[in-house]
Amino acid sequence: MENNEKISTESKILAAAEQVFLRSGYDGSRMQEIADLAGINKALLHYYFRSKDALFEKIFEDKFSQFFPRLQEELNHATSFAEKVCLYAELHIGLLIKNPYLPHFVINTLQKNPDFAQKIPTEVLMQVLQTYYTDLEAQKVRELNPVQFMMSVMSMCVFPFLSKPLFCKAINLSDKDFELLMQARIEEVKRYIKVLLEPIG
Amino acid sequence: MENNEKISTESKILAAAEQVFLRSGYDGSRMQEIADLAGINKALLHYYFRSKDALFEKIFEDKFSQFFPRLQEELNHATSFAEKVCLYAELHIGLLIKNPYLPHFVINTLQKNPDFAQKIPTEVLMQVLQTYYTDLEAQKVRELNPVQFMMSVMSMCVFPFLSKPLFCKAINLSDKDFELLMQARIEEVKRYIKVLLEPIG
DNA sequence: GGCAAAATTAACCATTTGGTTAAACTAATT
DNA sequence: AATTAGTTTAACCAAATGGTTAATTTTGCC
Repeated sequence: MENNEKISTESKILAAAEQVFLRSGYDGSRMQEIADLAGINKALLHYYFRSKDALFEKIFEDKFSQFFPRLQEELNHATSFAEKVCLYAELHIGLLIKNPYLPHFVINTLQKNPDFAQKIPTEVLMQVLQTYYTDLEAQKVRELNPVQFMMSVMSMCVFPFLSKPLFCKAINLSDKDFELLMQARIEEVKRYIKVLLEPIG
Repeated sequence: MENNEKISTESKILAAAEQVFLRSGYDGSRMQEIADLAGINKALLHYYFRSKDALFEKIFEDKFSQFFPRLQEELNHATSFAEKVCLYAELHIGLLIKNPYLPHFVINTLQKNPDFAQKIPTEVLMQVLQTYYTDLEAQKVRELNPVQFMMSVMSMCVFPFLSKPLFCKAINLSDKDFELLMQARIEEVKRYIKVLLEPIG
């Protein structure tokens, strides 16, 4: 009944590095800290991954090679713009509830090194925007600025996770309260989307 | 006609420290970098402000001792909840256009050291929320969850500045384009607020 | 068992970095 | 001019940190 699977050193390093880098960012992370968390010698980090830079890059790329392709595929299940945006909100908030440090990690990295933006596949956004114009012609949506609109929806999904420390203090919420608020937020954002997109008349 | 005002060393340090800390955060900033930017010897930093910690704390506190009291006062000019929220959006986005690094600075600092949240006066938020309930009784607003609503409005105001590097790359915007988008965003957010709050009937 | 290759470690190194010290310079005071 | 207090600097220090090396242990293979 016991689990004797041996965990490879490489995956132990990756798990530890992910945890440390996501919490503390590049500058705030120490190689020693990662080694300790992985339960290995610091030199092994350099044996498997050449440098701190290389290890960081690996973690960064891994985090996006998983989610974005799946998001893109899932969004194909929705046909109209409104449906696509709703589904996007649901999937994105769902991901962030499981990975609450992700937004800060991305923002932080891109602020220091904007070149990393190229590692994030953002074509999905363009594709969703495209559906707006077809829907508009078919008069299935109210006329609005779709760029501003998408920016708003993304903001509503992501920002709460970034402002959690401040927000929880301001209105006195526990961690559990916050997670429940985020669960409820999925429906909240969807409701907003529907109100804002519904065709007039 | 020339300006011979001597700029005090202390204010030169503060200006330099603000610039460096806001761009790079605590971990990413070097005391030497601040000294260079201020055009002085590094030891002078410690002569005027004891340590990196002390200097950082000073900068952090200064940034909020200006804006929040003024915001609170300005918001008194608005009476209804809808007006207050609209004015808040206008003032906040206006501030951020002038201080685009501020959101990242705050988020970054609070992620690493949540205790700093106590240095940010958040009572304004509670006061605005209070107006919602009085307006609801007078049937001047649609019934909704005001916490989620405020979270959405704040998100729409702040998040674009955080995601600028990614967003500009995704839809291929220049810095100037982005600033124009943010200018237009004030009216955009106001429009959303009105649509979402307008009483039914 | 013996051996070579891979994995792992302890000890070390060079650089960076926040911080200190003692000396030098400046400006006001007498 | 001499004295003194405040300001500024060059040189230095200790700790932290990313990275390396050479030796040791483990593993797979004959």
